[in-house]
Amino acid sequence: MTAAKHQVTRSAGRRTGGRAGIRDVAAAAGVSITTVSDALNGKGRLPDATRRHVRSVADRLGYRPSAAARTLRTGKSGLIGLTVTTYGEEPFTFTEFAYFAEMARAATSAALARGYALVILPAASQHRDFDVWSNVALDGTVVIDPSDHDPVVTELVRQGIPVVSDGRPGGSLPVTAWVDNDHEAAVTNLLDHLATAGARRIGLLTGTSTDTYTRLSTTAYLHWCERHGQDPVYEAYPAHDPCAGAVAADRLLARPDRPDAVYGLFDPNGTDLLAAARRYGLRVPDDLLVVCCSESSVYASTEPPITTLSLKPGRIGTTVIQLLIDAIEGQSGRAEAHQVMPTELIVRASSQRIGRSPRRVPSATVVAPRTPPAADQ
Amino acid sequence: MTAAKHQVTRSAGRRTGGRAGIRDVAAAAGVSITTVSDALNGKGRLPDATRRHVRSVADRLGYRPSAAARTLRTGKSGLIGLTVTTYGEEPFTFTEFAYFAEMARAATSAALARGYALVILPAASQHRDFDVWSNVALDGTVVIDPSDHDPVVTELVRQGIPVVSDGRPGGSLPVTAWVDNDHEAAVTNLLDHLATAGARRIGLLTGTSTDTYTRLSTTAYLHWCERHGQDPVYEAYPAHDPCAGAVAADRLLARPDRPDAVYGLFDPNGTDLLAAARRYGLRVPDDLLVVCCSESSVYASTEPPITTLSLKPGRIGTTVIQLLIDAIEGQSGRAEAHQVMPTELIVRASSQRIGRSPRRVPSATVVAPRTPPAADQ
DNA sequence: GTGAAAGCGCTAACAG
DNA sequence: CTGTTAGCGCTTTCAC
Repeated sequence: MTAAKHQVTRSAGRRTGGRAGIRDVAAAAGVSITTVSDALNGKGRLPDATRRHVRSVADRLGYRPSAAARTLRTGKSGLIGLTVTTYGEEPFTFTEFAYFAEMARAATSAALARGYALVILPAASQHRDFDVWSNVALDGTVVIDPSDHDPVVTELVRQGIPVVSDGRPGGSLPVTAWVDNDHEAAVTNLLDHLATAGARRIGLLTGTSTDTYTRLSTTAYLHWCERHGQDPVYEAYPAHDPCAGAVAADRLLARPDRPDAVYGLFDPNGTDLLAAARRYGLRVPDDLLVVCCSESSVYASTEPPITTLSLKPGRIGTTVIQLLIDAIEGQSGRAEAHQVMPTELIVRASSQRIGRSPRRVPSATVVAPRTPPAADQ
Repeated sequence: MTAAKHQVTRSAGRRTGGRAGIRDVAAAAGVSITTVSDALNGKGRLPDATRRHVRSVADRLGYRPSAAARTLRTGKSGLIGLTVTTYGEEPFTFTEFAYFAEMARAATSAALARGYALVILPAASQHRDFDVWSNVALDGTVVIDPSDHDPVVTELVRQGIPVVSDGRPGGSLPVTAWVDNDHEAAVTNLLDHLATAGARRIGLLTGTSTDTYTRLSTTAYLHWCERHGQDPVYEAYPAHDPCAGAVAADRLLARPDRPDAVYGLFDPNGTDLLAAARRYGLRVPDDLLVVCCSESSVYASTEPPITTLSLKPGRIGTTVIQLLIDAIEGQSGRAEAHQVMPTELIVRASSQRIGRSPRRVPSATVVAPRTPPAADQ
């Protein structure tokens, strides 16, 4: 019979290099390849006996379905791209280390839970980088801090691949959805906290780049100052330069109109400010209140412990992935979705003039910022 | 003609959803699909004119070759798995945060430079996790800190997929190659440094887990003590628990045989020790010398700045990728390769009793540890 | 219930 | 130098 001949041909001719194919399993189990496919994928309505038999044979042969073939056939790879926009030479920086690490960890975890894996891809600064992007079959992509006219995002969307961004896209980037913190509310809330703690002139350590985070936070600061009749006192520096932060912190405290409280937008600003304060003989929090935006746990045990604003990157990563996979699996025609996530102010000794004690601060006090819509979980 | 009919059939019947296929390009350019393939991949010896023409048509049509099809056909996906063994609930922790982040950054960068992308995959603790692994076509895999009998590694090797590990594999794990630091040399060198700085009794903050890093470092410490006639003074704690480190640091300094110098194996130990020292009124470095293994830059601006041992994760990541891609592209029959990489002791104020100054330590002094073979770059 | 056959989009032999 | 053809290994109608 033709069938038999076919099987023989395949078995004899397997150049698969030792790895068993679906045909080998079918032959060994004495069924057709359709049955094998159905049995292994839980499709069709086969008798349980057949299903078990096929599975045991497949196991015995050490059969692994070919991901490439499955992808080609079904059009889904189970792969999600992850990229972060950079402002430098490297294909991607991990400025805000802890933020990225935690965001990526949560995203990876959430993706895996739904059967997807993340592929780390470069921000397409170089033309060469495009090659890698089109060499991998992506079901969707996560972009962290997309730049206003990201060519990769544009291209992906054109191809009909869903893109969800961490950080609201500037310009008219056509992302499928985005997730972001309510940066204005967070900064406003934080400045109120400092004012309550007795700050009269609050300074800001900000960045020179034009990304949304920096822009929104700075604007919120300026508005707050305006509303409270305070002259803005700030220093801006290139956030990707590790040394520039220390210099900027120093400059801020060297000013004639030296602030009595400072908020630093970037992770290392806390230690930078502490070091600068020591150089000027300023005691924290007695002479200077300090707060910075950070996900790092080192600020729990600095001297003194420093109050931090957490953007809750884990929650963001999880949400981004949920939105993305929903878009991948659902009908992609839905309206543009976005979700604004709450932040968390972790109050420690550096921003409290009263009740300062040499003991450890009991445990992180959490002040929920006044967050508007927010969402599930 | 058959050809013409074929083309018409395809054009009419493209269910590709708007995306152009290689046939569309061929039709539009008036050549065969082979010519298109060759023109785009720089194969064959076509006239430059044809090549350019085909390329321009492809561009105009927005043609993107299907990665899935290419992978199926060629057997190479351009994808490399990245996984880190964990000791907890999460599919992967980023203990030693900065270490992992930097290692991954360098590895990603090195891979991209050679046209590969990294896929983040879970340590296979759960059975469910196996699914994801076999759902992605991998050309090779990087494993960080492989556990002694990692089932995923075993399975991959069985399938003939190259695996390179960061950290020498314990047991008889059959990895293709590995890269590691010379931990014994690093620790020995570091202890010598402390002794030279005047330490009489050096304590160790170590971990309870049995991974190679912890084991080798601890052993080196014990041997050093033996050689120098010092009683070992150490506390071990579960390294993945963020609070346990602070407690262990405290316990170490509370001992009756309190050490006058401490080396902490894990990243947060520096701040933990500093905090504990403050609680006991110990001045660093006057009463206590402190060193920890860390990649974090915060230790440059703590008070005082802390001497750290850097494992140079960037170099390790790069090397791991080079070895892996060489194995993927070369004939895989080569002998098991391994490479031992140097570490770097960054000496700061916390380990120097003389010359202590309120100024910043000029700049990181680098002491090359006595490293044996080492290698290229 | 089970099997045969038709491709997914591409690359690599091999003809012309 | 260019075109035709045969699959890569799988899923999926559609007959039986």
